[in-house]
Amino acid sequence: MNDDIAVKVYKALGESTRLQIVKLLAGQSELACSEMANQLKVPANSTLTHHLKPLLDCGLLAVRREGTFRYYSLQREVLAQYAPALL
Amino acid sequence: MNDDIAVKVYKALGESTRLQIVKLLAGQSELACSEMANQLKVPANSTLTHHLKPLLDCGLLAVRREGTFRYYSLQREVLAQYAPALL
DNA sequence: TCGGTATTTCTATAAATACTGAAATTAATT
DNA sequence: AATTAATTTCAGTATTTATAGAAATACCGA
Repeated sequence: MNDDIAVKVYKALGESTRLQIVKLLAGQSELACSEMANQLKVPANSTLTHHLKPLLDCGLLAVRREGTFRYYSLQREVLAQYAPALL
Repeated sequence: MNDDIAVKVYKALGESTRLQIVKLLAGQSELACSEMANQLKVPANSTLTHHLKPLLDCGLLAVRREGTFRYYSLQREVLAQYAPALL
């Protein structure tokens, strides 16, 4: 277990908007930024992008581009390792 | 799963000194503040007390008094629920 | 009760994180 | 090339969190 990564993962999960993002993605295969914004009732703006960054940086999310969209998906193995209760 | 508690737990784990405290306590039954300070090489006790607070507040630690000492112990069931990898 | 030890609270400062409007980027469409 | 849409980056402010010295509190033994 790499402590630096663990700290990053738990820091990423320790904020309510980001925890909601993870739980939302646990129930679907992938979501674009605007779709997340709808479901989370967060204005579809830079705040969401800011929250996605730590989730991406710690390996909890992956992103795929398709046209102007970016689809985010959960890296379930990573979540399973650090916080299986969220799956 | 209560999201507010989960956020508190993960926030508490998402800082390196606090993660070290948890891992230290995972290997022992209980430790006093001064013993932790030695093992973690944290200079000021007040910093340690400050870090113990979120760990206590989210239910990850319990404390027992004995004379001038306070012995902290891990609440393993709570950790098992949210972050079993740390046990 | 006095002195010593363990720990916490107070206080201040520094550093990190969160939020958001506006501008910039990127790609599809016409 | 111009238009439109999705998303990110920039820039500034606000809020939260971390650190640590000094003072305060709590307890024990003499």
